[in-house]
Amino acid sequence: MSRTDPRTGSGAGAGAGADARDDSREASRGASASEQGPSARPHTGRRRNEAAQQAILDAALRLLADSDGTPVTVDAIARTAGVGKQTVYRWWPSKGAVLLDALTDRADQDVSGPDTGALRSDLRAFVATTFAAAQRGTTASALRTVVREAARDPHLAELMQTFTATRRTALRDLLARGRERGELAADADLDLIVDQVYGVFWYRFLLGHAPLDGTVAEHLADTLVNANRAPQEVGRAGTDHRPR
Amino acid sequence: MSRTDPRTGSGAGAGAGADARDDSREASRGASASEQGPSARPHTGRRRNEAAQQAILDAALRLLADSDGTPVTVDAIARTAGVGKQTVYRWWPSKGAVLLDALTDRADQDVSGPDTGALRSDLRAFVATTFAAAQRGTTASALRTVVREAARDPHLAELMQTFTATRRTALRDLLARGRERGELAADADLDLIVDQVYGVFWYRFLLGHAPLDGTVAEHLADTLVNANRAPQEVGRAGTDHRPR
DNA sequence: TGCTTGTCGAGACTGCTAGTCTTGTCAAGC
DNA sequence: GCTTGACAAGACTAGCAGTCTCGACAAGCA
Repeated sequence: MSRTDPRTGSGAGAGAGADARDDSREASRGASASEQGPSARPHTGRRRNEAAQQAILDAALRLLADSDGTPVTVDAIARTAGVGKQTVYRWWPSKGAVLLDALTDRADQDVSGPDTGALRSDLRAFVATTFAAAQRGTTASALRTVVREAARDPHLAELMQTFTATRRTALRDLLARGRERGELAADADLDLIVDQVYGVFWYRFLLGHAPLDGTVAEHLADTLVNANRAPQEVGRAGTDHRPR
Repeated sequence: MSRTDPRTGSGAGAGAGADARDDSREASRGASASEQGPSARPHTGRRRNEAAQQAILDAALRLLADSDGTPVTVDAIARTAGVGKQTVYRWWPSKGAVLLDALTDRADQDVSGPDTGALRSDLRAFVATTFAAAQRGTTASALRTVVREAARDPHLAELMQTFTATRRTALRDLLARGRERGELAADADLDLIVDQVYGVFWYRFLLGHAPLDGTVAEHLADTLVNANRAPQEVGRAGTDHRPR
């Protein structure tokens, strides 16, 4: 998450999209109050309003979902949330951070892939799930807007790096399990396979020139398995699922 | 190109990146002067300064090359070109159009792939050339800036659609030739192969998390050929170039 | 109870940029 | 010489991110 840590002014961590709702922020605040050096004072003054934070996230998500491309302004977020603009910037360092938080807050936290014990079905399911997520209208338009914002907001671009890296790792782990079972060649380039999946995904998602449906997902997964399977697997009965 | 057609105010055509230097704009202007209805008047007044147009493109390209991400402003382009801002908008409908023109003006006009008669080497060369183009510093930073601008300029986004479509078609033709020669399965999904190439390219180019060098190009090309080759090709001596 | 501290909503303000409009000048045809 | 339209220069408008200010308010502390 990228919410601003009270009293320190720094982000709470780099795990955007991975530790979304654990609110470790609260824990770290408590710790800092009791364990910091002698210069630390106990907290005084009015407390931050958690409801305001949630209202901002809700407003951002609603605007993201409704926007479909049109940029979402901080003014609009604040107005929709019934909150001052400064309050937004008290919790998050930039608009992009709010948007990404709003997106990942509601997204599936568990980005780890399925583990059925068979690479082909695992990969098919993973790719299909990824593609399907982008078909949901609200997610799609939110994702599109965040990417658009990331193009000119270096801070958000950095958060997106983490966002994508988390997902790449999940897919890579899935592939590594398959390789360990001998379903992929020992020298298969897992990173390239991962990037073929996400490359096709983003390329089609952002350009919109070709479908991203279940058929394509299945076809892509099968092609990748066929191209990288271990030599002893080649020609084995039932392993050559060349798609129609 | 997207330069504004004098006297009509509309773009000269949709073939961005394909018909860059043919200046069909001049031809169409001559035609309109002689063939339009009775309401048309012959041109009077000062002529447009072609040198200014070229100076704008040169300035835009120079700024794009130097920018590496930082947005290029219209003011800067006009100032660098020693030209009024209005002159920029007299030739092009938006900033993005100028940038894309500047990029494609100098780019290789011939986007058609090699044709050596063998799919594997054709594809290797095509992918390697594509990847290499993005390694050249000036092209890379220009491309990055244009993509960044396209993210928020709908007009430029449309031009980018044409830009990418032209390149997809070139690669697809290359693959289709290979399929006709029987090097790819008759039911291979050429569009998916194309998108795997450009997907990996853009994904790695924009995120920058993994290399885009000759080794990757070769590996990717070989993987794609292996995954989609015709059944009779499978196992044929010398056809299984599984990369290291 | 009153003081201090820090958050709150509201909104003014700064700085940046795309795109338009204005002005006075200049070149080309009639 | 007159008309027309391109030209450089730059003022202007509109939109938005992010900062700053203000008076109100809530919480801890003495």
